[in-house]
Amino acid sequence: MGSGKIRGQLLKGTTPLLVLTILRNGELYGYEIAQRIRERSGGAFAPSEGSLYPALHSLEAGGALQATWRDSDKGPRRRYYKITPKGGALLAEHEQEWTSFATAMARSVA
Amino acid sequence: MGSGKIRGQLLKGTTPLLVLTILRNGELYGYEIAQRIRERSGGAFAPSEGSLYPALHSLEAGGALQATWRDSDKGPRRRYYKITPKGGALLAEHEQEWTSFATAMARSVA
DNA sequence: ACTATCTACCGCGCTATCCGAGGTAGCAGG
DNA sequence: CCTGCTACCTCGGATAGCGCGGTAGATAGT
Repeated sequence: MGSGKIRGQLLKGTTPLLVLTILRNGELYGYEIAQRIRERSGGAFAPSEGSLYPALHSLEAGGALQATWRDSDKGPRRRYYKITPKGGALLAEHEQEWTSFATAMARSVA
Repeated sequence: MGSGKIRGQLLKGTTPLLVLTILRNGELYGYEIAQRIRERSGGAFAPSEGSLYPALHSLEAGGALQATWRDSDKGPRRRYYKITPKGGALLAEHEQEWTSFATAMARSVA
């Protein structure tokens, strides 16, 4: 409650970076992407479905991700996402953007 | 232009932290706050008036800042802002929030 | 006197994105 | 049969930054 308000705003714009980073190591499906982000951040980031799925669709529509449906033997079908060359370039851009942003913040808040 | 889109989102939620940090060293008026933020960030952050003034009003309304009008001998009147004890607490909260956020990002993007 | 420029404040409408809540399914265990 | 986990999706509300326009005082140039 109390602290969540600030965080919610800081999170804005980070989802594509987190998603593309996770997908750098291989193909994954949506639900799994959420889990990996949660694990990797030590529980700090847990993008809700209401923000993750739209982000995936947006990245796919922009040509950064390529997706395919595949059946699972133990549950609903899954949509697997793979990073494209264009997505690689976008990831690089996001990484640079984040780095310079974090650097400027460190300088400003010091 | 090219990179501005991502940045605009990353900036969300950082204005109160930047403002409170700048005001930690003393009383300043709005226009000056903008300049200081610009200088201190090396030009990386230049909050527009459309976001700075509402942020100041919001902080004042929340009791984090105390403001007074004062005339200037060389231009329009100025509204000076001073940080309150409550603002100090809010600053601490924002700092902590930012630190844990930046740490989690570093871990996630590494 | 007129005009431009800098200072200094404010509000409005647009947009992006996050979240919570709700909905649709498949499959497994009690 | 019903609960719960997996797995996808969408919609409405809220937040906050930005561009743009507006008001106004003071100064300097032509």
